[in-house]
Amino acid sequence: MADQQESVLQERGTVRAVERALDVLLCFRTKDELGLTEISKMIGLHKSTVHRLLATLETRGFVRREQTDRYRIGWSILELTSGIYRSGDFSTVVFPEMTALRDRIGETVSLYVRSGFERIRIQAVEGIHAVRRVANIGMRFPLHIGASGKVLLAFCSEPLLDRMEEAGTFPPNFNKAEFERQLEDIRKRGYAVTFEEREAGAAAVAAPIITRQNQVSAALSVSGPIDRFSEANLERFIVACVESANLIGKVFPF
Amino acid sequence: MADQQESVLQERGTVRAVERALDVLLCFRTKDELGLTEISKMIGLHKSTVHRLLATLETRGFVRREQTDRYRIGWSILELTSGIYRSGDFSTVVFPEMTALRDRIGETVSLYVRSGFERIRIQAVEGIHAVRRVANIGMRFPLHIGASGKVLLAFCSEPLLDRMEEAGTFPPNFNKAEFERQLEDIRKRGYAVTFEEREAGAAAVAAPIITRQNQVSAALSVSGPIDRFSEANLERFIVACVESANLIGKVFPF
DNA sequence: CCGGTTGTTTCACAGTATAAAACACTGGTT
DNA sequence: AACCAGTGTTTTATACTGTGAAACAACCGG
Repeated sequence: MADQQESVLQERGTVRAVERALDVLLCFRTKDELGLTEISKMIGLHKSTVHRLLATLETRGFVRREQTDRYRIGWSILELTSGIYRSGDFSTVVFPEMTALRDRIGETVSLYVRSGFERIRIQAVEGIHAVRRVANIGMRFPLHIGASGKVLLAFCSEPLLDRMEEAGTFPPNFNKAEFERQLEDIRKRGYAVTFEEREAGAAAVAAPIITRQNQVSAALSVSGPIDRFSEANLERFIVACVESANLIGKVFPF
Repeated sequence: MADQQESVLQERGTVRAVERALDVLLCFRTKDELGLTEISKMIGLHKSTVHRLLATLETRGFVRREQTDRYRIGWSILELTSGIYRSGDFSTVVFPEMTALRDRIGETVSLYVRSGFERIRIQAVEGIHAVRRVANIGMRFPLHIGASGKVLLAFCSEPLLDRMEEAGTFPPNFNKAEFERQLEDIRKRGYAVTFEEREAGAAAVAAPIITRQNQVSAALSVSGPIDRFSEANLERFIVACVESANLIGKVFPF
């Protein structure tokens, strides 16, 4: 036994059928309505397999369909999200403080956490000038682009930068030495400022959220159109952002 | 083949390992931090199985853990929720209209959909007097209690009431004939009003959201402390709620 | 009426998830 | 200190169960 081929163990102690089902679910972050064959092409599985997985996901409410032939994310997902925010002081402290910061400076306030080589916006309060009302909560962004990404990277305890390089996360023209200098600067100052990095015409200030265990598990950012980030405003934004980040860090549940 | 025992086919064409993994996930709607054995007791599976499922969920970011030994819902869930709201006119029409309604009347506005024998609050805008800032989005409630539940039940195309009775959803003292009279009344009026049904001291008004396909797929409700639901206010609430529900129905994506 | 789509069902086979048991580690109790 | 009752983790043989090819059904536009 334990043949020469080792019988294709995937990684280690993980259930393949479940992985595939989760991959099916993750397809819905790109589009919110998908067909069976569409999904099977996306993840390279045979239709019948995907069909069975979808049927299973449907029994637990993770997937639903109004009209036959079109699948959508189900309501069970919502039930689970509510759990994220319910936890600890999130609703009593974190969200109110973010709102207060927004009211003080008028710009959009966002909260990011790191997940692998990316960051995820887990909460946001739109600026008073914003047109859109619902923030893109849950959206992923690169870790090496944008103020809050750099903060998360700068204050990360592990040598993440090296691992990202190995994994080929960076573009060919990426200057690692220069980037490390930037991170060192951010560590020294205690915050990051970026202009038009992630998005043209936009600027951002970000500060680390330092938990009671002295770990940086999140970043708080203030972002908006570059023309409102004048030198005078910038100073105000930095002070306010760092202050709020410190306050949130005292109760941050993660 | 096809032994007398039929080899315990679960239901039909569904993957057991995946069902179990999803059940593990659903455990997190009760508590937001769980231990391994805690989960294994909740769903009656052996520790090693749950451990493997959790490991699998972790690879895809559906579960995470800060400190060893404590599991939490992962960030992938957030990515999927954002998809729900991104869809169609949700962010451009539904949410703004709910906010406008709240601004007009000051009370909490909620949006519910039916899922099985329950209803789920899929969006909410807190009333101006509310203390809590983050609504319990994703929370489930009974279908036969509360104004929006009754609306969903009254305008449901299938004979849901009978099926719920068969399934034993109702308490022993439930008066079905009387309940059907109430539903008939709601159908006739086009809205529902309840006092202290789901919660003591609270009242609610709810109206059906009728889609372009002439189906009731959701209910819009206005709720608040019973003392603000005086006769004069009630009339205003009803008119405003029905009006907003009609408007939302014109674009409702589900 | 056909070829190109869908989504659904079936079925034999082998691969794979399973649970029991042994293991390692922690924190509290005697 | 030794103990015990909890954790989470790893390993293993066995048989259950997920797999994908192929056949099926239903739809659409040409």
